[in-house]
Amino acid sequence: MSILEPVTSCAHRQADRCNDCSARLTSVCSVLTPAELLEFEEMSRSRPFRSGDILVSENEPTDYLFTVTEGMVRLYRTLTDGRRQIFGFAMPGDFLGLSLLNMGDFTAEAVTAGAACKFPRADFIAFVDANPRFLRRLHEMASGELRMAQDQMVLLGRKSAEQRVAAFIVLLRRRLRRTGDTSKILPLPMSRQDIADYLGLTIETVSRTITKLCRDKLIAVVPHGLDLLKLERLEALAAD
Amino acid sequence: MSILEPVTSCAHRQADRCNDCSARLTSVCSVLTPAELLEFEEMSRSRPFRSGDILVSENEPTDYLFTVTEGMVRLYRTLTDGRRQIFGFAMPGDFLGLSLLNMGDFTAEAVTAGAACKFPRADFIAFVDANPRFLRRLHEMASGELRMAQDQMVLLGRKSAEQRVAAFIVLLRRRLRRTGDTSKILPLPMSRQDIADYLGLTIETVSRTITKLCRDKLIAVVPHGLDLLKLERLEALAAD
DNA sequence: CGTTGAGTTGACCATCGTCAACAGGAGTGG
DNA sequence: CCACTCCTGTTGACGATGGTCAACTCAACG
Repeated sequence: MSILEPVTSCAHRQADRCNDCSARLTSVCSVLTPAELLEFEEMSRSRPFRSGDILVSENEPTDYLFTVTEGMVRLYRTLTDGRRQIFGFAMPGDFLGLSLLNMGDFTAEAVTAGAACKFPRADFIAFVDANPRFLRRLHEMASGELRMAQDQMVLLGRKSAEQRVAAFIVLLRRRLRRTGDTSKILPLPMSRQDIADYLGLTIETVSRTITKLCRDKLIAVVPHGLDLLKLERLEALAAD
Repeated sequence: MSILEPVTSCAHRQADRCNDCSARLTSVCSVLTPAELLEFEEMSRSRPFRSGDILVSENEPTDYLFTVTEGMVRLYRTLTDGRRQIFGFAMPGDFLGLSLLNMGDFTAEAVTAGAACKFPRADFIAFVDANPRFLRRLHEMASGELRMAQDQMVLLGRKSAEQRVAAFIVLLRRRLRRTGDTSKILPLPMSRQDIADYLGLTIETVSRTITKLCRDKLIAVVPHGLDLLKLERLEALAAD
């Protein structure tokens, strides 16, 4: 349950300055002027995390907000009997705490090692209130989330297992492209259980469906990833 | 597909002034001062609608935003083969167009007769940019929508038919309470098909599930509504 | 009083979930 | 370096939940 404690021996150099931040251009910070960025820097603190670390826990309101700058984080809620629904996977540039209030609606747990930029909520809200353009940006990001949530509702409510898995692959690919991944192989850092809990399926159904897509030569399974052999057909499957 | 054309013989008197608007206190307008409200009034126009009217159509971007002031509106997206997923039912005080941009992501279609307050988008955005407090309110409403969307993802991804129907009943009741309905009977203005498309089920499953809840004496079906006999047990079912 | 469309019910079936066995890779300790 | 364990993922057999198709009821409306 380590809450973003600094790792003593950190392999890679973390960005102390917002200017060096690899997520700056896709994150909420993208609209800030250099002067504003300096002010912004004052209240933020970059923290590495390891796989499994909990950034935010459901039912435990926290007074920090986060921007993921590296790695991947799963966002989910758990039912009393242990069933879990993952809302999405946060990646570099994604913001945790769009609602500003009510942190603790969901759990944010690291899928991979990575880093997040951490803000005290009070400071962040003060900054928002002083910078309406920044609030507009925050609102745009929330609108984007809302749109993605609607896509996910269509998927969960009306799509077959095969359509869900295809949609997942296509979406993940598109998101990784945005953050600079251009490789032919799609990495799959999350477990089958994660994929199942994201798609409203079971681990077995996900596995069988991936096997079927392999048999049909749409994809090939490689270690920790997928080779997308027929992306067009995957996209057609995912579309609806 | 009449887009909110005024009905010539309108049974009820519609509010021309924001002050008379029954939805004012729950809507986005609730944070406006009397002076701001006057300015706001300038750009808005209340329009009645009849059951079946389309306010916004998917894939047809519109330059108007709406606040529902009376009646009920279903929000949905349709897949190419006709399958439909309803995201929610908009009721008095609810705002259509939170994203400010991208109107046309979904269809908004009247379930009942009612009225909506209509804004030209450009004017609305100008007002937003001039009133940061108003933008904060808009953002709060978007956050609320996001939270509800997450609840709905949990429902669609992880709940049984019986839990879904119970959750629907409990949620509808809570929402109607907020808008002033205090009757013992829960009105159900939408069709079984609407409920099915909201819950990711079929019309037959909804019907059978309601029948089962009746057999178990949790509810009783009355014309155009439900009598909630054991609300506590419904809430327990809905919870998770 | 007939027509229409919504809702209910039944019979049957498909998809996906459950339970269980098994395979293979990573890490551990001898 | 190899055996052992553990964990994740795959596969198979079976079953349950919910979908499909069809018949029927009933209220609304002309």
